[in-house]
Amino acid sequence: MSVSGLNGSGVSSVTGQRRPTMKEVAARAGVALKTVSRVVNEEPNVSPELTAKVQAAIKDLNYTPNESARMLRRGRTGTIAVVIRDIGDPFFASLGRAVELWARGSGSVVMIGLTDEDPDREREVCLEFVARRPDALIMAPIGETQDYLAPHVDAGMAVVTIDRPAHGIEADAVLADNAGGIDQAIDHLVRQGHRRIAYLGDDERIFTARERVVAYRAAMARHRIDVDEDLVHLSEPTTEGIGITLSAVLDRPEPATALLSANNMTTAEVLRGMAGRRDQVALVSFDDLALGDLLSPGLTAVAQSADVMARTAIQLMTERLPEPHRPGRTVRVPVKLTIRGSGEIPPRN
Amino acid sequence: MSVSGLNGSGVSSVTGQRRPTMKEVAARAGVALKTVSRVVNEEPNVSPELTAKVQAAIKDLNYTPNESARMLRRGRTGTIAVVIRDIGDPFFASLGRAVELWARGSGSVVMIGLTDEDPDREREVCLEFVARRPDALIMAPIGETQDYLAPHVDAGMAVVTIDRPAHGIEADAVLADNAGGIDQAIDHLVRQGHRRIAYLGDDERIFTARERVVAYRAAMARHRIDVDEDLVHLSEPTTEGIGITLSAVLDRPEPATALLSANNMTTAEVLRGMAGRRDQVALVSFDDLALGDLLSPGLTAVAQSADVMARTAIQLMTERLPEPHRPGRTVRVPVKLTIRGSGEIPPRN
DNA sequence: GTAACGTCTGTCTTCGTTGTCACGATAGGG
DNA sequence: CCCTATCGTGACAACGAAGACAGACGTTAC
Repeated sequence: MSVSGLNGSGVSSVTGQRRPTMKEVAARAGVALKTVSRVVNEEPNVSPELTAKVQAAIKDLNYTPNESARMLRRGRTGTIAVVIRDIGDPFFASLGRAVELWARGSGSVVMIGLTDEDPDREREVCLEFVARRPDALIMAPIGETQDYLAPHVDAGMAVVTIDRPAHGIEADAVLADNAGGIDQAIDHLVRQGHRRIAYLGDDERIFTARERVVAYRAAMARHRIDVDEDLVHLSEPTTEGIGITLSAVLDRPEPATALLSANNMTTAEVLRGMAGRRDQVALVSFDDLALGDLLSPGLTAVAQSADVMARTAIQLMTERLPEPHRPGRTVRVPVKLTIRGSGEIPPRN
Repeated sequence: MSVSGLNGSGVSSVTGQRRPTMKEVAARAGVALKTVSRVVNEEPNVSPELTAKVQAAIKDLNYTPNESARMLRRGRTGTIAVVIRDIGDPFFASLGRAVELWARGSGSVVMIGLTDEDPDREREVCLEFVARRPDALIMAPIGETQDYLAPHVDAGMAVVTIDRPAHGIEADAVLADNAGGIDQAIDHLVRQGHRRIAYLGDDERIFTARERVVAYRAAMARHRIDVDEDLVHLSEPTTEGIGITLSAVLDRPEPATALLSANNMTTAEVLRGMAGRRDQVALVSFDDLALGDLLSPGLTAVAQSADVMARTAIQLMTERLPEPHRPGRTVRVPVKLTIRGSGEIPPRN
């Protein structure tokens, strides 16, 4: 790594320490503080001449309003807080992108906090955020309760959760149709003749993981297939863990002929772990991967539309903003099975 | 999509409108306002009894400090602004993650703004952000100049750029070793016997795109290979655009035998466009893809370590924070060629 | 001629918090 | 026993901007 001192063509003005305030703008324009405020906020009843003078002064001094002061006085902060697992996760990246897009359109700003799926961090981050008094909070909750947010919800902060519901507060929720997606996946695999379908899911503390494994059992029952408990593995998706799980379900007397991977991180690790034998075992993933179409065989996946869910969340948020105390709503967003090859491999025996 | 009114087990307290203030905490604890402030900020010289009383009152009222007021009074906001192209881009996602991690450790909060590679948006977002008076701004600049940030840099805001340098302000920069990476890629391809190496890069307005295409020409010259201008394509990576480019360089009398794709978005589209003939043309990508190892053939790529670059940026930022007026530094981060198959396909003729 | 109105501008107060300083109480030194 | 140093506490102003309100002016209506 090399370090050099040279830098661009940068020349900044003389080292001033303080930023100009409205007062200074007013002095320079020869008007009252309040008149500057009116110009900045585009309030009516300011003569064109004064407006011009003020704008000139603003430009001369390079004045930018101090949002902290404005927030304090007005109560509204124009800030949206987003608390999610990880922005590297394409699902949450889409959410972040959608929220940011909306925020720019409405003159707001987005704070992002990551939980890494740890309830304590979730709490920390949320408390750090609410101290900033965001107008709304969009989150994928983990902890058992979010009641520590109650005073802020009471005070008018709009909370919308995505992927999972909140507890202990009045909030809207946008959830995927987990049961429907698992049904589609199992139906699809059974249609190919599979009966030994292994289920690889996330830790049961996670809401979606619970909903999905319940749906798996229900779907199997519907097809009158007994669930072999040795084929059901629920744990946090790590490379090693999935490796062990894979050999447990595949390297055995009666191996699984198909895998249902119940979230995208698990799917990525399953793909790594099955590098050599992708064409021997069927795989359907709940939640798609960014490059799922480029793999061979392509990844058959139940895709949840992050965009639709994000837009729904924003919709709910904007509706909640003007009437923060309305009862919470839950919206289920449908999912769609995308067939690309990996789920159409027939049973081997 | 189904909507239901039922929601969790949520019961929030009676609809209060305002959040409690320090004043109310003080009243409840029977102490002066300032004493509460001292307890909240863990200042010394408060007797244990009063501390306990105050903490009890804080808990009773569910008091959370108003950060806007605190910021206004203290000048520091404990906020880091991050302005990048897109959080969906794994490179920038890593950056965001690293910054967020540091922020949590230091009690700060991260604002994220996306530019979508549009200079006007960059300016808008930055101005929106600096109104919030962040302590530091980490960005991947696009516009020709960032001089609109000058008053804030003068006032002590630390600016660190990543991927590209800033202009018009004193800032630190973390850049990839673009020339070195292109050299490695070309050397590697030439070693396999390729001479007709097409170069697919991003729009030349982007700094890295310029550095890389210059390096491509230099590397070709070093190997005494004349650059066929029909094999050099610079444009924003869209699915259609890359499709056209691919047929231009491959479906011709003397087709390219190897492709050098100069950024990850172009690479993703190249992979899509070459779906059928991945094994016929060599491909080296500048910048890796998340699942590059899962493809077949695997993606040979010059990987820039987003983590190292992000950590370097944070390092520079923390060093700049205490002395904001020091001269700007530029750090070049090395890149590494990862061989996985796609770059080792020999020329066809 | 003046009362009533609308437009434009300015003064003063307020938002919730922290820095400054002064106060009373207690303790220590002469 | 008084004078100072120290500790704990509180009163007050200040941060930068917006809201409430009032005053000055020109216009119109009676």
